Amino acid sequence: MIDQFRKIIVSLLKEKTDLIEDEIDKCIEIPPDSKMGDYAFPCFSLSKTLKKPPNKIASELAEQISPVNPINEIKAIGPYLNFFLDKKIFSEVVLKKISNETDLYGSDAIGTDKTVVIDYSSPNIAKHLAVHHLRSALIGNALYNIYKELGYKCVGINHLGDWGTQFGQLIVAYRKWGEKNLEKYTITDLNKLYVKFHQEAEKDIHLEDEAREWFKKLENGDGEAIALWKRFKDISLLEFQRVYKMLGIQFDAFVGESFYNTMVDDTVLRIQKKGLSCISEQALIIDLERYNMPPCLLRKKDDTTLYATRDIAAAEYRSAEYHFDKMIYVVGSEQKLHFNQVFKVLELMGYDWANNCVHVDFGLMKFKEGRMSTRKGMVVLLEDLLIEAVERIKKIIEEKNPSLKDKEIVANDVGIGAVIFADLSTKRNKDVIFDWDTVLNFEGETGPYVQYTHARLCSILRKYGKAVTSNIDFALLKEDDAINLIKVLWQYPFVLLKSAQFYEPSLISNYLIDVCAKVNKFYNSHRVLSEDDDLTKARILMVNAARQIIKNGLKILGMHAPTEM
RNA sequence: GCGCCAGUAGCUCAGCUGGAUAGAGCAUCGGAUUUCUAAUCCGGCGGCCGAGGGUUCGAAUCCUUCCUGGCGCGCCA
Repeated sequence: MIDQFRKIIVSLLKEKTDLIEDEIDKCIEIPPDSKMGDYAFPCFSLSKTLKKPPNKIASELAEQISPVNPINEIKAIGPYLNFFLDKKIFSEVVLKKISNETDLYGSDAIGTDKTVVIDYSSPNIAKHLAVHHLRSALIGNALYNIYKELGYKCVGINHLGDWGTQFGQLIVAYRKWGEKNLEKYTITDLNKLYVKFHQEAEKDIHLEDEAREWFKKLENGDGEAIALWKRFKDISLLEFQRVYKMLGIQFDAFVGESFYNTMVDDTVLRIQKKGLSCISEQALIIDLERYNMPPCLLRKKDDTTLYATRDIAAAEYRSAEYHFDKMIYVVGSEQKLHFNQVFKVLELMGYDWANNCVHVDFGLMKFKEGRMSTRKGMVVLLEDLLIEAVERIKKIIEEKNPSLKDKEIVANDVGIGAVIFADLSTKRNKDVIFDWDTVLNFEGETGPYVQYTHARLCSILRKYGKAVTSNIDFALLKEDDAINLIKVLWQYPFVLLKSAQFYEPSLISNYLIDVCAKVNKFYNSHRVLSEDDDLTKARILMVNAARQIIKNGLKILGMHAPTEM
């Protein structure tokens, strides 16, 4: 989507300068204070070619360019040429567009006929989902929604960590110390075995070898190994699905690493035929020294495959299966090198689509005391956090709005939403310290704040009780508080585009805070419902537009927007 | 040692594809509710934007050196 107001300014400037449209468009900015105008064109860059001071250029341009509808004033302020929109026309364009497009406001067609594969969440099976698994799942889910909104066909893949030496470890632990009634096992039981293995392995170095042997059996299709592994996987999936359901996260495919087991031999063979690999210290590797990277390991000395091998095979498979235009891996930044290696190998294999693979990395979540570790039991289970969030919200509802109907549903929406919003509101590449009171803070720049604002707007509309009309006198929306709100509403589609461009959902959560701050400012100083019918109608239209944007934005983040709370 | 990421108010962060006086929230102090939900709003306090050097008309933003913290660097994922 293009900003039609911006476009008009570009065309006006194009007539009076020698610059091309793109250059002008890049320069145009939104002034820090709306008193200075709605759009501004800095004249510094022109001063070189024109050999005149920028202030002079600005004032000359201001004289030369006469304002045309919807611009009603062009004024030089220092070295800037500032454009003032006709507020009436601006409000009309914005509010009518939102009013017409409703749930589709913000959507775009740039992704039509393009496919994006998004690999997110991708936890290891046989371990609980813990809070540090949140980030990949939530960022991935949000990116899925963002790209879908922009017209892309999205394929969400949960690339389960269901293969690897760790399952050899688990099988060993189960056979040595496990209760034999596998039907009754939960993830907690598997987790205990996993922890036990690592405790014992510190005392007995042979255990690791034994585990590697069992993994080899697994890769070779040994009956007992496969049966155990399959059961471990079923137990895990059952519990994962429960938590995903709580979070409202879905996938198009649950395809784990094991799925590619039958393909890796072929993949490795082709790599070898291309002469990309060599043997080093008994392992099969691809030397990447030329590219300033450590080697990529394909096969261990016992011939079994590694994570990278399976990722390469998986990428090939996905390319053939989905013909993607872009493939996004939402995986922690500690795996940056791994993905750089994998992408480089794909490129060396001759795949031009290797350039369309992106590692969307994010910072580590840890405790004040240090790293989270399943092995050491240093985790907060995701499910526990979600339950606690909902419980705390229930208490607040009893305090503030005890007569609320559907308390359970609202508490769920708000509690889970608070956790989602908290996670998505900082830029993804920052490390985060997990702290109960931070995640479960419900005041200020939080999910509940956004949802609360939405609920209040809904409340006004309920009280109004009549149909919203866009047949209003737009001149009545004249207060700065109103105009500032409408201006920020106009930005939503561009924020969405930017969040896709940078793979950054936090742009949307921060934007929503901005919208809510402006809504609340208006709300606190102006009445919406009043004796003045025309004014009420006008403000209702604006309120409804703000409500719509908050709802659309929350949906992108994977949150519900309760109409009452 | 090498590589990647981060360092902005007491705390958590936004601003970083160079632009007008560095913005929020939390905390703290004070104020706003006979009227649309006070999970809100308004005001006060609070900053050598990690340090130095450079590029530029202009640097929190770009380059460079250094400091601090996190992560990664061959048989885990």
